[in-house]
Amino acid sequence: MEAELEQVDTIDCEVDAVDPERVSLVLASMIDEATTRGLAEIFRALGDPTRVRILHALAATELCVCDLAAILGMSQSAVSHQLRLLRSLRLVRNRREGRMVYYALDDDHIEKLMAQGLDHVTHG
Amino acid sequence: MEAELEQVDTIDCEVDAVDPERVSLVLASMIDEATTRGLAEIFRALGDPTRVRILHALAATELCVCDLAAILGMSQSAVSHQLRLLRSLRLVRNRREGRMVYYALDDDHIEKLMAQGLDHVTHG
DNA sequence: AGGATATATGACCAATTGCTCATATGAGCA
DNA sequence: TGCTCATATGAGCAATTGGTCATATATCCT
Repeated sequence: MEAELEQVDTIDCEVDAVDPERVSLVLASMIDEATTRGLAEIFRALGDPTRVRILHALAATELCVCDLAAILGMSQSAVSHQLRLLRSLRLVRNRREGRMVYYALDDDHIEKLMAQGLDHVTHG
Repeated sequence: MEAELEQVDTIDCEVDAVDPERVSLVLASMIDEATTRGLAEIFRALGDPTRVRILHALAATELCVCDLAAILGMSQSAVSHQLRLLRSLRLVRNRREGRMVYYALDDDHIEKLMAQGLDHVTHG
């Protein structure tokens, strides 16, 4: 048997890894779980057509829920639910003015993210 | 009745909109449906912890499915399923070498998107 | 060819999602 | 106070998702 001569990159995959050195190197560079979840959370918020449209609309100007619903052609309730999600992630902020509540992007970071994503979609 | 004196911004919300001018302005700037869906699709792909970790790992180096599974501590099947999704969106590319298939980021755009998202999570 | 191994994929299932519908909250006004 | 309107929210439901398990495919080796 010449099994002992086997190289690092031919080790059984199901037990160890093909390239343990590379694996441990990558493992060391991995981000922690909380950051991973936070990152996924933000992207998931952007990962729905309705919310993309909401954020894109708010990138143009501040809007009340009612106008947002009109723009999207959706029910006020549906829009409100989505706004709650976006609010909980601090992607949008709201300000009350009488009976109306105006929403706006909380941060121009999101606008940049959207622009970058758009760049990937169109020019990619 | 003095209903005819009502201003543009006090029009009934349920029928028209509060500020029709603003609404039509925003409507004009809205992106088309295909682009919206494409954008949401990309972000949704980034909107899952497992896929975030996969992409982050691949940002460090090219990896075979087996090593990726070892790094993530997940089954080969689960990883393969996710890789298929990422492949279908052209976020990763693969190259076969013997029995193994190596995956890498298809584009450095994604890395930039991730970095920008990370920025928002940590410094936001 | 036949066995072993790396990856891909289909079927299935529990959990999550995005909406609708009904209703609650909160502000303006008679 | 009582009515109306803008928004928020809970319950419920169909559709989607992310995993497991079993199995198919592809490559290497003898």
